Amino acid sequence: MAKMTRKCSDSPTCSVDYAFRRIGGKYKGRILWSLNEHKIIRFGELGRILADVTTKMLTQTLRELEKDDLIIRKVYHQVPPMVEYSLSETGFELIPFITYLKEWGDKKIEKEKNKNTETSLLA
Amino acid sequence: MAKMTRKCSDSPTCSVDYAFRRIGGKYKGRILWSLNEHKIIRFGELGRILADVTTKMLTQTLRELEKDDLIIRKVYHQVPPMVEYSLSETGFELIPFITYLKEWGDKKIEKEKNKNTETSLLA
DNA sequence: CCGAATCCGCTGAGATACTG
DNA sequence: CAGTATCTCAGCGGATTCGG
Repeated sequence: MAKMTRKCSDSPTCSVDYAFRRIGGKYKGRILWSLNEHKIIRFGELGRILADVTTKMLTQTLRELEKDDLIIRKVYHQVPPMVEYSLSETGFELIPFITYLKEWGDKKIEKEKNKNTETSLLA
Repeated sequence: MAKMTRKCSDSPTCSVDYAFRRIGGKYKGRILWSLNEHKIIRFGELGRILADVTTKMLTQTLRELEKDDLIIRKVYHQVPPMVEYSLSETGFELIPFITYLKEWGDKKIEKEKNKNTETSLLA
C-alpha cells in the first residue's frame, strides 16, 4: 500500500481526526475531566491528581490545551506565584462526551472483571 | 514533582484514562467512524479511506481494536483471501461519542476559519 | 489480497537539575 | 510554586521485503 500522499483534506472523517488530535493526548482527557470536577485547579494540585505525570509533560499538555482554547490559564503575579487552570467555554462543551466515555469505560471495566472471575473459577 | 509512584488505581479519572487508551490512537477514531459509516470494510479498502496509514500501522491498530472487543474481524479462507472488519456491540456504543466529537470538531474548524478571515481582513 | 517480519530514524516521554 | 533546560533512551511509526 505504501503511503498515499493525499492528505485527508476534505474527507468527512477528517474532523474526527481533528478532534482526536486535540483531546487524544495521554493526559488531556483526565485533565479536562478533573477541571470539570474541581472547576479551578492549580498547577501543582493537578500534578498530584494525575499522579503519574512529570512537570514537563504537564506543562506541555496544558500549553497545548490552552493553545486550542480548551482551558484558561490565569497567572497571579505574586510570591510564591500561583497559576490556576479552568475550562474554557469550548472545553466545557466537551464534558458531556467525556462523561459518556467515562461511563462506557466503567461499564467495560466491570464487564472485564466478570470475565476474569469466570475464567479463574474455571481454573 | 517527579513521578508519583502511585498508579491511578481507583481514582474516578481512571476510567477516563482507560477509555482514552482504547480509542486514543492515531487512527482508531477514524477507523471506528468509517466502520460505522460503511458497516463492513475490507482491509485494503480501509487503508484507502484513511489514506495516510501504512499496512503495518493499520494491522497493528486493527489488532488492538480487536483485542479490546471494539471491532470484529472475519476471515474468508479463499484465494485471494478476504478479511472484513465491522463494529462489535461495544464498539458501536462509542458511535454517539464519536458523532458528537465530530460535530464539535466541525464547529471548531468553522470557528477558526472565521477567525482567520477576520485577521486577514485586518491585514 | 491481506497481511507478517525486519530494519531503522527520529520523536517524544521520562529523569534530573536548576530558576524567578 | 510553577515552571524551564538538558540529556537519555525506548518505542512509535515508516519503508521495504517476504509469505499464504
